[in-house]
Amino acid sequence: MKKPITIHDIAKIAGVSSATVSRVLSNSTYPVSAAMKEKIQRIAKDSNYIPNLLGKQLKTNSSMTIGVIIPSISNPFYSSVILGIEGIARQHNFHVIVCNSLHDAALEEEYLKTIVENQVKGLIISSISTDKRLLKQMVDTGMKVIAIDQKVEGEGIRQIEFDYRKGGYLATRHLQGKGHKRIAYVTSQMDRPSRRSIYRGYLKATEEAGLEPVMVESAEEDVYNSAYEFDIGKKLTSQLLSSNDPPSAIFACNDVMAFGVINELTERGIQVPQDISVIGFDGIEYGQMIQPPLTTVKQPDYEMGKMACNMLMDMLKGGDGPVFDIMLQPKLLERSSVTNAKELL
Amino acid sequence: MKKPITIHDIAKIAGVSSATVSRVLSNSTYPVSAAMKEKIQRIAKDSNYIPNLLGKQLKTNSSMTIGVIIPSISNPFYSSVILGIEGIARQHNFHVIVCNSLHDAALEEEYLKTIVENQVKGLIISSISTDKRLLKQMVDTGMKVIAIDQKVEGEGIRQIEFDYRKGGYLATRHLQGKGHKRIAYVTSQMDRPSRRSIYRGYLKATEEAGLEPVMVESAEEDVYNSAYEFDIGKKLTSQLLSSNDPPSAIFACNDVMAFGVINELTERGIQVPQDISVIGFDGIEYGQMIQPPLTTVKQPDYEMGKMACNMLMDMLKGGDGPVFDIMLQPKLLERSSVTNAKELL
DNA sequence: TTGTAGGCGTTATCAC
DNA sequence: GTGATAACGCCTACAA
Repeated sequence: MKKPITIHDIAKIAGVSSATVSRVLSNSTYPVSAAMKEKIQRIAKDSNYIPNLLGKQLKTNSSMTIGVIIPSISNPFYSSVILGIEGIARQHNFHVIVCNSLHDAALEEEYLKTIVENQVKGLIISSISTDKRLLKQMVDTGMKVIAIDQKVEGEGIRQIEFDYRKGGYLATRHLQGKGHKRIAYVTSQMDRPSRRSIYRGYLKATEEAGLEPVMVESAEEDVYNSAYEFDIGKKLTSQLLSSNDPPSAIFACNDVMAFGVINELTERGIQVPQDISVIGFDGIEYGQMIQPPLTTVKQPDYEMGKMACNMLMDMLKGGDGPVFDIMLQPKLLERSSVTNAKELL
Repeated sequence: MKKPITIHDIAKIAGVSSATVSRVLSNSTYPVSAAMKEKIQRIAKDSNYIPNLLGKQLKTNSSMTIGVIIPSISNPFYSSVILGIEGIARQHNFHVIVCNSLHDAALEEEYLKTIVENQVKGLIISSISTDKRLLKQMVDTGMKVIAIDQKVEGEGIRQIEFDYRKGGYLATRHLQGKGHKRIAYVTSQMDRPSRRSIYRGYLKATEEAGLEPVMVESAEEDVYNSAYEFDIGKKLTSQLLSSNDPPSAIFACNDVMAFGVINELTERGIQVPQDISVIGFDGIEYGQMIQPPLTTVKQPDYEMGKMACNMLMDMLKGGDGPVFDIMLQPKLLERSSVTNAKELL
């Protein structure tokens, strides 16, 4: 448990000043004689020298860390996003602090503070809080921020959004294209913009087709746990079925909820898609593993993470390239949980 | 983008020395007059003071960060572990750097180095590398290490293991208890101790019952992607079915692979569990969402994360309590993918 | 109760 | 090419 070796120790061994050692070991462009350079590098290697990044960061007021705040890593959508972020970060020798806000605004704020205290200069966030003051204050003091998934209005905050509204529209149109007239939309609490957008897309398609919207929303607080979403899907489905005019197709606001819908239907002996069609939203990998494989709207999660991190790296490097936001487009993943409406069969 | 305010700035405003400010703002036990204390706190608040943890850490050679290295966050087992870790860490005002080794030993080593460079003093790791030299060297220089899931032999490294062997034994015995005689074990590459242990448990139960083991192992390299594991499950199943003596029950080395097994069987018109029973391993939440709900062996993932982090916090605080390793016990989660063998029906 | 001064490990600015 | 030296923001003997 001996004290770790520093550039001063190496300087002493090499018989030079620590300045020279620093110049060699930090790959500075400063001129150092080839012989000296080699000697120092050898000593560093032999003595298992490990630089203390704290010293460097304190001095240079920079950091090779970025922060990521997302609702929960247990959601496969976000874990894909993170994998995308981490891959790009690593290429730039950055590492990532992941924070799960667990859908708790207070926790999100706590994490924001931690990130600032640790001198992190870049942040990618899917914010669930409605109070963006702290975030904006951070931007004012130099923090580079990319908002993904959930839009954050504000000067200096770049957006990588997903076109939820169009996704909702697309899914509904797909169902309509299969002849469905009575299409229900089941959703967890619409407390976040993304969910409201999907609903707006659904409404638009429904209105355009001159159909009547059927929406059931969970009254329960969101806890971001997949088993929980699954249960909501089941509950909302049984609620839907107890009406005297049940739908021929159900559109769920995310894939896990769609799993719940399918599960409930199957347990009641209602066949999917022969009796009722089901469409999800997100495009997580598990969708292809269930029976029937889930038709859904795919969000490019992994790519979103990569884009966000690339954009952040540019900002951190002070790139003066063009400034732009990104609106990712939805894609329909047609599998087997949707079929033609009975009238057409 | 003005320079952030420091304790010196506050000292100047308050008309005291920075030492006094430090004593107040770091909640030191050092005596400071109540009036002064309050004044300093007010100034700090009014000026939105945010401490620079780098300075503190550099001075005290401590850090409020722990590192976590796991194969991949896209595996729900590990994302649960991380959620458990993060919860405890937060209680102690620690934060977490998550690193996905993606089943790549070189990457794991790279992350280990980064962690040391950043003066992180505590690490929780599910190591996939066979070369533990760097890890041990880190322990020698003071790093506190908890190995979870995958055992790491070595002085000073605490273990929180899962009894994979017993889990494998339990699953096999459960199948036997339902009258199954020809039980196949399908597994991805047995390159990690955990998988070999499950297999040993399977073998033990098989031998004890005087039955013949049937094992198919994937020849393909592991890529830690759930879609991939799913495909392996499908492939190995079709391989199994092409033999002239197919099994009446299939035991998969993890739940996602079991999904693949069930999917392949279902696609071929073989009913689960009526024709062939299937049992998984891990107990991820998605297991209850498929049809039929998957019978499996549950690993206490979230709890494992909590225990690991609690243990690490104790070590970091220099606790001199008893030193111990933990062996978590498996639990059978009986759902609907296993039924009695045909002979018994 | 408060202040002074030195140092944590590194880099940057001057000199030489 | 190389070396002193002064920061970076904070904590902590020690002194007052």
